[in-house]
Amino acid sequence: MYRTHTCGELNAANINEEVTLCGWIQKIRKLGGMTFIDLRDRYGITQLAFNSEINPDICKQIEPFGREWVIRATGKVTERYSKNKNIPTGDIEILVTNIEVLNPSQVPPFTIEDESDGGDELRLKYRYLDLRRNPLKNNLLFRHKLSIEIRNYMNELGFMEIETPMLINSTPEGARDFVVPSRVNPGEFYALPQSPQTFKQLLMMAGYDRYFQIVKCFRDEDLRADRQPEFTQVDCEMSFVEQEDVLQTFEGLIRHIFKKIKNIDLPKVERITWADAMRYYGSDKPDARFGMKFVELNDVLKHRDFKVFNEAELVVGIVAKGCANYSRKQLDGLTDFVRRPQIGASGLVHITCNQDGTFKSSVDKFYNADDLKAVAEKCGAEAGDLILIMAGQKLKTQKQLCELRLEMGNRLGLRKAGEYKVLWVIDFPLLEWDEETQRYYAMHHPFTAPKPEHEAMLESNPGEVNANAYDLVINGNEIGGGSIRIHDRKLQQRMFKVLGLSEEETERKFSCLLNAFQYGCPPHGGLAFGFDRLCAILSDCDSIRDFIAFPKNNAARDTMCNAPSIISQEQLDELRIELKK
RNA sequence: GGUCCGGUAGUUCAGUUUGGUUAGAAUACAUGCCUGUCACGCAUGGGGUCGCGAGUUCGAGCCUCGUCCGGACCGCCA
Repeated sequence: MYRTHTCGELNAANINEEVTLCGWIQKIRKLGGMTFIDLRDRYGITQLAFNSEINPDICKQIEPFGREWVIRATGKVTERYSKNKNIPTGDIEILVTNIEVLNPSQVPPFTIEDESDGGDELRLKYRYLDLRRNPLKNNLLFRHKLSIEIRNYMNELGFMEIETPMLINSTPEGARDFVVPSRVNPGEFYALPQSPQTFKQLLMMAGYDRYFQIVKCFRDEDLRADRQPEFTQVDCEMSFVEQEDVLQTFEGLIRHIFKKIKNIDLPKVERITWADAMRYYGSDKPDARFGMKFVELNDVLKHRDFKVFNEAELVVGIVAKGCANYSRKQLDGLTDFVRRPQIGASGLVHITCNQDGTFKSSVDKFYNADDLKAVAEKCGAEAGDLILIMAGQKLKTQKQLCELRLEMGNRLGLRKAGEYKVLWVIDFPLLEWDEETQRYYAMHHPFTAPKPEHEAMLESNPGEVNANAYDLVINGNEIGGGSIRIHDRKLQQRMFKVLGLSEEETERKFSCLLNAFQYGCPPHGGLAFGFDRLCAILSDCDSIRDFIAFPKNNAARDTMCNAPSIISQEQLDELRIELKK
């Protein structure tokens, strides 16, 4: 046998056994006559012991050994003189009688330890070394377990995992497509899927009424800590369902995951309409771990001479509990925070609710004590609280106050790690007006069905049409989203028309789906979860990179493999591609 | 496309405010000592194009401009 055990499994029960272990040298400790080597593999660390009196030849042999050498060691399991309570194998060590170098190693560019000394850039370049470290190993193990639990649950409910193609037709309605040139069809291109959307709908038409797939998706957009150009979705679709069926099914999946992975019994997932989410949190993905809900103040603050409020579409505030003692400097700091270009507010009004029942505000010039009292009452603010108010154009102000709310949540320690608040955000608008291109875009995607009662005003009042679309939000992160789909050819054609697509365009991009609608399409709907994000959020991490074995950097590069890269003239010629000078 | 932050030893950083002798620390690495370590200890040593280019200056790691690279964010992400 090449090896008899792994480095994580031996304990006092194995004492006196003759074993052979393989692994990487984590650490060598030389103490004169005694030498200890920590031998590491995926499963743990086992200490190898060498005694120069008992076995001088082997001590001589291991003298040149260094970190990360791969070795095979044979010896007897013995009880340690001094035990290490910190590791499972800490009661024993191997008194080595034979050792073999399987491969030496250069000194690695950073330390392979739980707390590495290497920076992000370097560790990405040597990802295969970084992956040897426990934190990343545990992340990948976590990801593996999560995928197994998802597959188990979906399988139990009769969902079939079916693979869909990676080389498909380009339909850049949403994100930009990654394109792949076709050699066999010169001048033509495939696209990599942004999601298997049309294919899963076609599977519904084919009669596979419960489908899922853990699948790579591709979007050629700029990266973030929680966005990679290639990422993984848990993609699902069901036939003969309405919204409630989908919500129930996948609420079940989420509860199963929390129970199995985190041992948390999740309470019933609360639902909030998109309109309320915007109204109370200024966001369609609210972090509901804490309150601090928005209070609209138009009616109590627009009756005096203060132009900023009077001209604003929305005057809205939040209450920061117990923050009345904020210093001038802290308040200025908050004003600076909302004035940063990323947020872009022009200012921030505060009202301090003093302990003695009086009020102090940054707009005392315009409002008397009764006015401020009315505001405090409306907000439910008490003595000792601080009211923060912003005003301006509705959507913009909501977004800005949302940022401030999250910031205050951070400062007050209200966004606790290990605490999870899961929400369904429902009743999304079907369409979203874009000023720049002067047209409507589908808020979810163009296959989303309008609510039946709103269908009639699709053309007459498109902005007011709501959809049977829903997002799953955990702690302010959009983890999943889906909808009931259009399954009627005429309605789909109307939808494309509202989106401003010409008949020619519709035909070129979506003829396959439209044709299929004519051959017996069942009502259907589904959703997709961001698998990488789910891994990160369940581990209280911000970055999905730590859960992807080989991620891209900020500039969408793989610095380890040096991708993307230029290709040879021969390759270009074969593809009939000429590069612009 | 934009905003902000960073780039100094193998690595992580300090030094830049106020330009001035031989650019420091920790860690890693090497050598020696050490028989119970497990963050081993002690001693010694090697290791630098201060990202790159130009400018200002008697003099630039430090100031100015440009450029490249990395990170966070805005736009973007149906």
